Amino acid sequence: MHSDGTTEEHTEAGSERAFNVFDRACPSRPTLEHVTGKWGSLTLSALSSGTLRFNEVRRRVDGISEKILSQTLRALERDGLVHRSAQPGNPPWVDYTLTELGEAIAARLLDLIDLVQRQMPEVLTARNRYDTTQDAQSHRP
Amino acid sequence: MHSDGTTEEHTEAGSERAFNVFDRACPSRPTLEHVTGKWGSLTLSALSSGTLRFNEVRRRVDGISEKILSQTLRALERDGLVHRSAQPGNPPWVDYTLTELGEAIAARLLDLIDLVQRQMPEVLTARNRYDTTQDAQSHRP
DNA sequence: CTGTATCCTGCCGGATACTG
DNA sequence: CAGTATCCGGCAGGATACAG
Repeated sequence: MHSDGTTEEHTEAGSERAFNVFDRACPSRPTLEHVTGKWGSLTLSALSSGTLRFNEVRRRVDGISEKILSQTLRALERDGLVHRSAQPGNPPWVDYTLTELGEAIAARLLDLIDLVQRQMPEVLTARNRYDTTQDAQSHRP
Repeated sequence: MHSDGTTEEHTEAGSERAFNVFDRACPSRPTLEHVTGKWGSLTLSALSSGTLRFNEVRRRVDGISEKILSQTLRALERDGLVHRSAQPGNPPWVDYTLTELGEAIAARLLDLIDLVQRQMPEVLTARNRYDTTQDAQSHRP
């Protein structure tokens, strides 16, 4: 048991091995979190319909605050999923568009979201079943 | 200005309309968050390879704590995505398996994760470009 | 309109210890 | 092995005000 394979450290030196998100040190983890995060997923999905301005996104993603939307868009732009183009002037006008990579990811996201939405009745049923079952077992004091 | 169309409230009365996750009050939001969340997505993906025991999941999803794994599994079980079967005895033996719905969702998730991992080089390049650009513009005081 | 800055709170989630 | 219980620090993120 001198080697359990959990600590491979040759992460530099031209290693083109596949990124493994299951490794806690993998750089793909942050990106996956931006993509799948509470707001990132909805923001990307909203933009999949085409170019939108800041407040248009804000209106589509119900409940997001200015601050969080700003953060989210910046993270996505930094990861190369969203393109931001600002033409200076008055009033300010800033467009957000998905990059090609962003579109590919958003497509998967939409697929996932669509599935979840369609199966919500089943989910709600499962929840009720779970709750009643658990309530029956744990008689609360 | 008496009506801007943002508040439609006919959400009861036999409405079988699609759940809309963009609405902040939609019950699909929590479920989507369980699915796409930091740990939920990895847990579902880990289970897509087949039945696993608690600590087997734990080992696969590098970095997750017992507490969080427990929470995550319970949330997914409640939503009907994971099935938990415990045969009593000593030592305890508990199996976690994806339900059919869980498998469908995990498949989408794996697809998404695979894409993200494959495009990580592009993401890292974009990040470098973004960082250098921003650093050049914001001379910090 | 498009954001940044600031304050503040809740809860996420890590560490640890313990039970069956 | 499979969890639950408890403590607690950090930060996500909401509200608000303000700047360009």
